[in-house]
Amino acid sequence: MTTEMDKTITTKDRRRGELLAAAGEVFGRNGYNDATVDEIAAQGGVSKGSVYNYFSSKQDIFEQLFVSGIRADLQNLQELVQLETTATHKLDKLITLFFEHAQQHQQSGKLSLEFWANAACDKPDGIFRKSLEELYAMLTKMLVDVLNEGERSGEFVFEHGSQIGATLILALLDGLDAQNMLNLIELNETHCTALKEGIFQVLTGKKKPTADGDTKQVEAK
Amino acid sequence: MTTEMDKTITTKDRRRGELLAAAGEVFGRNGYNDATVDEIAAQGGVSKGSVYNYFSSKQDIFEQLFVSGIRADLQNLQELVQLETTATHKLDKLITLFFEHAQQHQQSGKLSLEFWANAACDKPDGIFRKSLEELYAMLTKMLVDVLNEGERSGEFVFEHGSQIGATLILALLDGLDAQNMLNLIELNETHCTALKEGIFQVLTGKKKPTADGDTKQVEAK
Amino acid sequence: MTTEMDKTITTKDRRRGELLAAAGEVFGRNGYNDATVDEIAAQGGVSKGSVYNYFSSKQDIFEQLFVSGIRADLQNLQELVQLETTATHKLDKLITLFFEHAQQHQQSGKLSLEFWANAACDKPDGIFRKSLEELYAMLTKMLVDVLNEGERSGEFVFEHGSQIGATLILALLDGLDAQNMLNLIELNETHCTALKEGIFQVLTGKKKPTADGDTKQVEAK
Amino acid sequence: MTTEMDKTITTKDRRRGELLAAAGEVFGRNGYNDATVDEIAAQGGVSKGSVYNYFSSKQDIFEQLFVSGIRADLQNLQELVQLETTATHKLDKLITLFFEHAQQHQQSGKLSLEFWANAACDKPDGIFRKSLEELYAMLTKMLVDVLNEGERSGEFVFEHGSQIGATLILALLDGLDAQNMLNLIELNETHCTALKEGIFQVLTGKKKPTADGDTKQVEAK
DNA sequence: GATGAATGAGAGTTCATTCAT
DNA sequence: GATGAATGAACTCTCATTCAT
Repeated sequence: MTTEMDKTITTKDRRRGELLAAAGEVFGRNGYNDATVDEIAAQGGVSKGSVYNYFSSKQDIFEQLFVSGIRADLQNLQELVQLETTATHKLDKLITLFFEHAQQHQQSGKLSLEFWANAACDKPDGIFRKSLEELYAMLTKMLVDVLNEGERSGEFVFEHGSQIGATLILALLDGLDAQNMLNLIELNETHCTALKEGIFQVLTGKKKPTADGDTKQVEAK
Repeated sequence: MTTEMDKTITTKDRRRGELLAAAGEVFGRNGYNDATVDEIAAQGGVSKGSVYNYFSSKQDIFEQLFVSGIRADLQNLQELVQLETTATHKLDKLITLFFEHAQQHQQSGKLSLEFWANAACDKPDGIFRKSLEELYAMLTKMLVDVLNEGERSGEFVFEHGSQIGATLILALLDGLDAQNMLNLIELNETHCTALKEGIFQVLTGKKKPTADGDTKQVEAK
Repeated sequence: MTTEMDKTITTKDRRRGELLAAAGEVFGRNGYNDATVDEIAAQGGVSKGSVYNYFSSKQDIFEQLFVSGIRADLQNLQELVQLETTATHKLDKLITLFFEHAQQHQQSGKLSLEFWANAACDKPDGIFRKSLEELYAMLTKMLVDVLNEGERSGEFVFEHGSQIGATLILALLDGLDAQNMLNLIELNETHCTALKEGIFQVLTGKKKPTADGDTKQVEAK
Repeated sequence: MTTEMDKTITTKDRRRGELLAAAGEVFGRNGYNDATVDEIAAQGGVSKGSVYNYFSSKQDIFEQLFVSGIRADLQNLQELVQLETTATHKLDKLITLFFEHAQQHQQSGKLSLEFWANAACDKPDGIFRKSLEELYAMLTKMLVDVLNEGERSGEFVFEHGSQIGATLILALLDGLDAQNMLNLIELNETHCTALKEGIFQVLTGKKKPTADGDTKQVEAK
């Protein structure tokens, strides 16, 4: 009986996941309001009525999509960053991953904007608001931790506290993400390089984060 | 007759402005999609039909509310920035104004996110998309001009071109704006100070932008 | 006082006539339902509110337009036909005038179709129904009179009674009028000639109505 | 599954047919513009929303009701006419069928007038206009073919070309149809007889189409 | 008498949700 | 569990009509 139970749950969860993926595409394509349950069902290859066997409402789909997506991404991010050994490398990795994510998900990036817009209008204890705050808190914490670690190890030097630093770095990343999602810019390596150089310059007080001989070139200018 | 004419225009424009204000509240409260024309009319104290004497559609209201607002803000920004004499001061002013604006309009900021989300789903030649591109182009141009001016005058030094620089600065400002709109942070002077220090440090290669000779110019104001 | 009265009435009637003409254009252009009182007012060069000083409703305008238009045309038709001396000439004149009218009013012909459609849906004692019946009765009577006159004078010979004959002739004219209004054909002289030939052939039993003695009269014109 | 499929299709088509019938009543009662989707739904015994499961718009209903109806009628007409062997019999049959159709559909005839009125106001490439032109072109072609066939076989003689002849015959039939629809006349056998006599007299140049040699063919039926 | 802003009833249409099969 | 026809509330938008100026 346990086996059957598991199997059922698994099957149901798989279908549920497929529908979430389908919903992600449709929401990303049309936006929350212009996306219809019909279209999501069609994209998922099931009938409209079936959708309601897995989700209680359209809003429910959106929420689950948001929460699960965020959670998964953050989880992944955190694990990869922790593999790095120094604060510099961790921060470097974090930025790199953020960039890659932004580049790859530019298509579905509209979804994020939808999320933000929803969150902005959400009640203070609404699921969007709370999820966003949770997400933001986690990202900030990661950054703060890395910055603090860097300060302790002497890699970084800053005056206004790690909280402010994390906020600014996050703002920079989010802002680029937004511009990319909106097709206002096309993210490329130069952006990434320039971004990192700027951040590390501020954090280290040196022109180039990669130390040594590089400095001379800069000074020579 | 001229007097009557003027009076009529004034009256109509006043009513129009009142409706725009009402719409601003409703859009801000519910978001574009959940806001109904009924509610806007009620908020404005007129009948639903009356709204259509002043605007051709719901979208028209939103556009006039947003686009014209943005245009006016940008116009104002540009004029104030041009009053400054050096690139350093211009950039400083620009950032300061952006900050003040963000702080003051945090309430109606949700509208901006709506606008972004709408733009993201808009057709390539839709009004939202085009407005956003126009807005972004203007801001970028202002920043690029200032950066180039600073480079020519020797105030600024950068490697990746003014375009990239402008993009990053804009991302930083937008990102902060977004966090502020979403109530994730509360913008304060420290943010502003830290932000400027970071930017100028990268642009000048010096630890403090307000140190040495620069100070005099600022003080001279 | 009488003079003032007359003057007032005249002025009001003139304005009313102008508005009817304007309404005729608008109804003809857009059809009854798509025509708006705004447009009629604009076409007439007055404000929307003013229209209601002359007519009690949109429907009222349409009815007056219909009734007055029909009456005037019929009056005119009847007078011109009566000037002719023989039944043959009268019928010829009637057909000719009908043709000219159709050619000239092809533009506003849509109005007639609107009238017909309205009449078709009208209550049995509705103004459209009654007006149409009156119009049809008058036209039929004119034709019947001419046919009878022709039979008495030996010009025409028919078997099925003048009523049937009038009905068929009227059907022919109306059918051509309709095709012309709908832009399905472009009425020209050939139509007119062929039409008359056919009718007179049937009525006289001869191949050409303009042969023999009749010709002289026609040529004499 | 095929059975289920068939069944489903049948069920859906039946419902669709029922709704078309309901729409026919409502349109016939109120005319296209005054008919509301609400009323059609009510007449069909379904909710308003359901109507849109079968038709994409109010206009779609009207088009399907009318265009498909016309097409079917024409198809039928053409087939029946082709069964006849001589041009005389074909034309006779065509007129007879037209008459019968008009007599039977006098009730729903109002719809035709609506259709015409709509077509008159339609854009040049609108569905009404195009449908009407198609319908008219088909009818004209049928008549032209018959007339040409009659001329080749020596049955008919005319001077102004078969195109003109077809136009006039069509006008005659349409005109009678219209008068019948508008309840201005009551179509009966006498109309039909007189009409045919007139047409054949003109086409053959003889007083009676059923006289002499022609009689045999007709009697041969 | 003229004006045109205000009205409000009502139109067509959409779509999330339900439920009988 | 899957289906998709049925629903009905809600939407945006229109426009004939009114009425204060």
